Amino acid sequence: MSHVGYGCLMAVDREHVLRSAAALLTRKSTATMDEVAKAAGISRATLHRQFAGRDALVRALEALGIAECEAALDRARLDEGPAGEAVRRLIRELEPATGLLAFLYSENQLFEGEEQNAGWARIDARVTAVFRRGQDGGEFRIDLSPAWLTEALYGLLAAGAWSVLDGKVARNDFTPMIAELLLGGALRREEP
Amino acid sequence: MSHVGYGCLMAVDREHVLRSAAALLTRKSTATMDEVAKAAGISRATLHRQFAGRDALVRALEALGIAECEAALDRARLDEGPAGEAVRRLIRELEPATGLLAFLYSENQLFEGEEQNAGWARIDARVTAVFRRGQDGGEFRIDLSPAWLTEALYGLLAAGAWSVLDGKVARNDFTPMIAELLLGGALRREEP
DNA sequence: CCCACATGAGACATCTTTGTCTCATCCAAG
DNA sequence: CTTGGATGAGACAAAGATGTCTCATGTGGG
Repeated sequence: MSHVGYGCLMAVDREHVLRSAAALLTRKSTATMDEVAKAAGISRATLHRQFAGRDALVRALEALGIAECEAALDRARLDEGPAGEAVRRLIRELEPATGLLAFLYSENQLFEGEEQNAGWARIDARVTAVFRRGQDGGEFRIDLSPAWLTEALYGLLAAGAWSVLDGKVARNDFTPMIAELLLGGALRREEP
Repeated sequence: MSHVGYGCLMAVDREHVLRSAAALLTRKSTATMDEVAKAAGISRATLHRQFAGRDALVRALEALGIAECEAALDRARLDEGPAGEAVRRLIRELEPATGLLAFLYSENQLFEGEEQNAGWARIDARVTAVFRRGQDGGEFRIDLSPAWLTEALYGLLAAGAWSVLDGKVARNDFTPMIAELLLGGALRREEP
């Protein structure tokens, strides 16, 4: 039945195109629609049939990024166990999506004061909540606001993603180096 | 004498234009040459007389950013005293330039693998050196590479600059919140 | 006063990207 | 085999940004 085939093919193709676009735009955020199409192995016409324009493509990527963030948040079970371990789990679960997230992170900087997507607000709230939980439980220091800890996490994720892309650090170190720095800082701890 | 007036006026105008462009591009990295000119209070023709094109303007901004970084590095006297205090001084001295630096930081992500400016390499080396010094002196932990600590500092500076621009955190908190997070991390320390 | 020179305003061509369109091709279902 | 639908290739105009040009203006120094 053409309907079934149509729906399925569109779905997988759309997924593949989005993945390719994310991978390309992560490296070259100013890539043209033509380059995006070539990277996905399709023609510009087909790309334009699936995404009405560049805006639509970016918005679809944003939706994908939000979905992956929320999935990672679910998997990380932020409300279980020590907050520090929860943050560690979150970073680990977020890792496969950090390329896309780094692109969206820098992209959103130029949406001046426009409409703040409700999806990001929800994600912000969930991330902020785990930092607040850690503070309330006496696990995290209270002189750094949860809002700043959240922004710092985003910044470190982007910095880590770009460092890996540039080959400045090993991909395997991604999760621990972000978690260790965010939680423990650079200063050496006195071992008891 | 026209030569003196010419030279002096060009200098201050150039400085003013660069500052305005930096302030604008920090908020809207895709601003047009026309917008940059308007922001500086000059016409597009005059802007184009001072900077051959957009590339030249961005390169001039990069040179300005590099110069400010090196000046901040000089003022911070990274090789004096405890490395942690040196990093704190560096963040404080860098603070006025972080808007420009955040713009250049995200801008450089799309210079794919192009020529790495020698200026940034020198700055990287100096920043990396202070982290290495801290490790050698037993002050910093050694399981986080100096290269990663350097990249993390850049990421936190950019995240802090954008957070201040978005009004998510107070400008006065900029230096301490970055320094405290980078050095001490989010975990609460056991007070002796 | 006069003049050199920087400036502002705007016209203009060019380039790139985008969005839309047409048409030939291919493939898979019927 | 036939045919509907998706695709690729390419032409096309529109829009935006850029780079270049000319000309009028204003100002400061001689």
